[in-house]
Amino acid sequence: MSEVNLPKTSRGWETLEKILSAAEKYFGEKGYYNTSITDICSLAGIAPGTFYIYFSDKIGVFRYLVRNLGKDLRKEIALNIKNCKTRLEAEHVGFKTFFDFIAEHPNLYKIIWQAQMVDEEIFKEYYAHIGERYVKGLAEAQQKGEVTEIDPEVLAYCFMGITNFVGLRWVIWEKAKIPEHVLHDVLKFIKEGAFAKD
Amino acid sequence: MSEVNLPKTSRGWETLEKILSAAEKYFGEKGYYNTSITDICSLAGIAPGTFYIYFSDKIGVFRYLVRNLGKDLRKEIALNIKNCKTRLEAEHVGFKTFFDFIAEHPNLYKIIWQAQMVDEEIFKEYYAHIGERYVKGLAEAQQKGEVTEIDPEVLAYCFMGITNFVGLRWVIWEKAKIPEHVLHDVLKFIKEGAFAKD
Amino acid sequence: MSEVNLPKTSRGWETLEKILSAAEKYFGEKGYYNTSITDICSLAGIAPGTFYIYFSDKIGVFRYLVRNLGKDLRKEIALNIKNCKTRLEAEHVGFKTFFDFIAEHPNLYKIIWQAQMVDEEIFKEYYAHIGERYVKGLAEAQQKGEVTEIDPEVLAYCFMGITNFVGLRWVIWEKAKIPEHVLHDVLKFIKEGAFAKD
Amino acid sequence: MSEVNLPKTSRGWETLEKILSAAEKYFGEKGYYNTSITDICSLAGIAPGTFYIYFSDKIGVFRYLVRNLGKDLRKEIALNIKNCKTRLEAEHVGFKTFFDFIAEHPNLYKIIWQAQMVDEEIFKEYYAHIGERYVKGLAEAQQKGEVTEIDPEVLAYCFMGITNFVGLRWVIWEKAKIPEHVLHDVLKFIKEGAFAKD
DNA sequence: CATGAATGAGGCTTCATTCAT
DNA sequence: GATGAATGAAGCCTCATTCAT
Repeated sequence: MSEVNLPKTSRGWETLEKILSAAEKYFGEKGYYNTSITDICSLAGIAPGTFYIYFSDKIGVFRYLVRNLGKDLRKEIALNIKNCKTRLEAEHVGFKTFFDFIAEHPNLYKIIWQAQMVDEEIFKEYYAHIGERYVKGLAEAQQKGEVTEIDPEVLAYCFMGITNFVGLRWVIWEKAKIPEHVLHDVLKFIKEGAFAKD
Repeated sequence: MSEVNLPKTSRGWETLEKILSAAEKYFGEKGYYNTSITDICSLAGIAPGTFYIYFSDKIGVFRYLVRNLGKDLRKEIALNIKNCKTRLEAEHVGFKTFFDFIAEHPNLYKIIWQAQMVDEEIFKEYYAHIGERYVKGLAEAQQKGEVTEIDPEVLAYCFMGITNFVGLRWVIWEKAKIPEHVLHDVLKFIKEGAFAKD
Repeated sequence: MSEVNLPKTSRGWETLEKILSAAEKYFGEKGYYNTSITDICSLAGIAPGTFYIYFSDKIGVFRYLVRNLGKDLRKEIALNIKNCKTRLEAEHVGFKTFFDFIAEHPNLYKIIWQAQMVDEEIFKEYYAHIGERYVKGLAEAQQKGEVTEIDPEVLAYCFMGITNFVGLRWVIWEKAKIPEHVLHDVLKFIKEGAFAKD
Repeated sequence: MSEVNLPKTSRGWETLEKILSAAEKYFGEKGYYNTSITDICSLAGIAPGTFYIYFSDKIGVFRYLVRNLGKDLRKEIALNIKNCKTRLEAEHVGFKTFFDFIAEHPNLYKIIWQAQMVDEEIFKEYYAHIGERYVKGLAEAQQKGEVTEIDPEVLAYCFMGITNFVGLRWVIWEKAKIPEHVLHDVLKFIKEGAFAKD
């Protein structure tokens, strides 16, 4: 069922932790297919056999990483958004949280990106989860009249596309935190659109 | 210099064509790393050695595909946009062209996506080319007062993000042409934004 | 650093030993380039992958063999020479040791010979090591007045050339131990030269 | 019978010449096994198919080169030696001719060296031819009392060993003409030996 | 829990050689 | 004579996975 075999001793937990951080690093930096179990084990300081105590598969670690990354990110966003008064404010905070998150975990960002080719199922699952919440939040805001008449799912995918590509361009490629003016312009855009009223 | 060794006979051209379409199909469907040269050669109906007459590398075909796909797509968009009166109309046509293109060549869409992990250089090159044109077009429109005061590069990456994610959701995943209402909503969004004026 | 990955278990040591003797046999008999890893592994009774646990390269075994052969031979000669009273006696013993060594390990002789084309670096290293010792020994003998006024390095290469070619002709080609009269004539030659005094 | 298919037109002779010099260069510089027919053809400026008009085999060129090199070298030595008064003078001239020859054709020197592993037959043939002449010359000199009582064949292989190793050390490795003092010391050695009379 | 040697299928690539033009 | 595309066997090497200790 689960892709991970949870340890029963504290020593085991340490080992698992080492595997995960080695995998995260290499999958992100070199890519899933250019990373061997041996690579991961070397960095984790364990023997190849040990790996299979925790995961039955190479893809097991990958899935585990994607699932947990999804959870962590969603949790963090939900937490930060909680006290926002308006939906626009929520988007502001949500976008910022996302950009900060990938600035701190660029490898996780790249792992998600790879998921489409490594394991399409988990990739869809990831975006389905994110999308679902997003849609719900936007639909509510729409009912309050905060958001205009646009299919919330379309909007959700627009927002995800924007954050992903802007994050790619200014956070991942520049290896930096999101510049203030970029965040500002993005928010201006989603608020007012890009075209002058005549 | 170039990654392809151009043939000198018509038989050679046919062979090259067969390699390219086999590679496009498998790279898109199974992914670069799950496609072997043997797979490509079998489908192309050639011997393994023949492949290396045209490309020096497995990655050679991949690059060739990305570069040419980029060219084709840019050409098609440029052509269709040419006669647009306003920038908004141009975006409409551009978005539609993009969605139609990936509906017709879903494999090429997936090839680009993979490029980030297969060959980061070519991936950046691809988006740099697209982005450059985009920025230029938007900047001009801005000077005419058609587009509001937003850094054109930010806007360009927003638009690319939107088309990519919306395309992923409704074209690639649904294996369909873009639904009319989705395109409509996307355009409404980029025109007016998503938030109600107070 | 080292070209071999030393095993940590006794089973590992056995495997390494099997690889080495298979490689020595085939490299000598068929030549480096006519020997495949598969050949070596078959003879050693291991799977192809196992080879790469110990050596990272096909050339790795080759280098290892050359280096160790060099060491063994030098050690043996040094040992046998130790108690010689005169330099001439030392040469006698040294020549004999060399001829006996290659009679017993004809494959190693051929391995060295190949090194010039397989890996020039290691080939030079081999002769540099041998030559260095040789020169030192000859220079000392010269100071004692045992050896005439000839650049010791020239002499060293003359001696190495003689042993190699005579060894080739009467040991390797004849697949035999060096005939007594040949050894005798060689020694007479290096002692007195070949030309009559007038 | 013969390994070469001699051309009938002058254009053909030019092509053959181009093949030979390309092969000589690469076989010498990169080694027989690291040189492909394609390499040779590229350098010769011909198509792969053309190669097989002249030689039926890759090894064909190699043999041709060794045989002709042998002939040329023997001819040159014989010519230069002809007018020598004494055998010692003949050796002097012969050694010098050999060193000059390999200084000018280092690739040919390396080709011979390789022959032992590439084609043992031709290698033996080469040294048999050289040796035979050498033995004859030395035997005659012995009968005249110029050369001391040593098996001429042993002496011949000693001389060949000396020239080969000294040539390797000071001509091939140093990429230079033989230094005067080296030649001088070598001759002194073969004349008087290396050990002091008591 | 952990180890690390062993496996062997399979991937990428080379290259001597052929043959239709 | 010359061309150059095509062949396909074979070589080197990788790597996920197993298992005896």
